[in-house]
Amino acid sequence: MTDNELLNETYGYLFSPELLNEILKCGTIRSVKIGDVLIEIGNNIEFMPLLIDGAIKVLREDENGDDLLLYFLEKGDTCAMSMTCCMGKTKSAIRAEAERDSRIVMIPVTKMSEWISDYQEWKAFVFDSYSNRLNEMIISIDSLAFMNMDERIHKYLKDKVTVNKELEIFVTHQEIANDLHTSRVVVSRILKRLEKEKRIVMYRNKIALKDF
DNA sequence: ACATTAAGTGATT
DNA sequence: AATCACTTAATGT
Repeated sequence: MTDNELLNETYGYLFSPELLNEILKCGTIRSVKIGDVLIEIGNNIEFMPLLIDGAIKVLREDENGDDLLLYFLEKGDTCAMSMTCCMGKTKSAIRAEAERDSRIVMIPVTKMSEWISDYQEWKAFVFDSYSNRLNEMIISIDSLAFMNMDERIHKYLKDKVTVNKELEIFVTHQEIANDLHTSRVVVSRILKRLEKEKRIVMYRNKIALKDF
């Protein structure tokens, strides 16, 4: 699909033709491959990304460089961090990494605020995205505070399947452990149990979900 | 055949 | 649930 078609398919029902035109005119398309880092912690953000294809994972990092997965962004989503950064000139507190090959429209910050006064649907979109991100954040706080590791892994697998649109996910136990900020051994044991319960089948570098 | 990396397991805290 | 120490299995060179 062309970038234009993707933009229309993703945002056509939300934005007026005039705004879509503006986006096309001012935005630049960025294609990223799986694993590419889009935003690093501490970066100043000059662009607001609109995701038109693929999926992005958003991570927090501690002083030792250990990660914690916050949430996934899908087609039609945008990054709340970049919105606050655009307006307030703060540095990014998160890292954004391509979960799959993705395409993104990069909107210059100047347009971001300009459009808020010019297009009411843009304003609505920005506020809406903001509230969605906040909501995701609360969900991830909940899972940290109230869910045990079993449930967290279960949620992780479910989310991963959703964003990748595949019942087979390609991860190592170590990668899951990194995302959830736990140890590989713990992940392996819990997955082993899920396999015995016939809810997943494990392979090397791959997990197939059965009963989710 | 050998080295490397992923995953499995018992024991300890 | 985390860590250690070790084993086994799969994969790359």
